[in-house]
Amino acid sequence: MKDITTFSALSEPNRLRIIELLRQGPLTVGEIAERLELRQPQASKHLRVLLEAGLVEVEAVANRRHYRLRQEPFQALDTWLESYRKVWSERFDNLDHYLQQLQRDNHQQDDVPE
Amino acid sequence: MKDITTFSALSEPNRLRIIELLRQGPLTVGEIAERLELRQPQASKHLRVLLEAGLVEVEAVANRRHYRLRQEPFQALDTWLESYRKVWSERFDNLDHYLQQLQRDNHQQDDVPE
DNA sequence: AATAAATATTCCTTTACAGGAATATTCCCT
DNA sequence: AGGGAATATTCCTGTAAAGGAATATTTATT
Repeated sequence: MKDITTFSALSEPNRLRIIELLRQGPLTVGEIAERLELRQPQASKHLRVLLEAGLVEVEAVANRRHYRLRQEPFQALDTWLESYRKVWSERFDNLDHYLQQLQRDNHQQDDVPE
Repeated sequence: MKDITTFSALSEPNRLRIIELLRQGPLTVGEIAERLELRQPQASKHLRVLLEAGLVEVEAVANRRHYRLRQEPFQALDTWLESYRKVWSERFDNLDHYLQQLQRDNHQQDDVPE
């Protein structure tokens, strides 16, 4: 099995869309494919990657498979971010802060994760 | 300019290492290359990607270039995670919760983002 | 001005991976 | 048992991207 990280799984646009869709609740492969306008095989393939990354889990119900988000990787991400929050708060009253602020103002590449 | 997302930038192992290294403070290209045992060109290339992703910023000091973390993308990630925290809390007292718990126990792929 | 140090860029090769189309698999239904 | 629906898998192809080696660029130094 390959080495799929949370980041690499979420780096694919359609997979990110799947994750955001599943935020509203569990869905079937067909439903996911339909709502995101993906072909069924691609939906299955992306879900496989998300599954191996541990981002989702499956529940087999007869013919269908219900995919839902798993909580753990998001918590892990949150924990990881924690260490960065500390960084900023520690540096806040640093001497560099003023310079950092100036520097930051010349940078207008404000992109969101999605 | 291409479409580099926070996730795609962090999906590359060495880039993630760079980010975690910079958590301790600004560093020079040479210092980064040395500490992570990367060749200088690769370090430069990765830093370019991180720069375009808006994850880092540069300060030119004579011959050297000091790279440091930018705060914004991490805040954005945090905001994004916020919506997922809500999901879990909303579903906590749901009827599905018990089943979800059972299901989750059969899943032991606990991997952290890094 | 010439040289050296630090960094960026280019070119090349290899590999990973996404999408398309077709096919296999699994499970229900009658 | 046979057919059909839902899903997974395979094969193929094109493309993006990472690493290596070499080279260009910028700035300091003497």
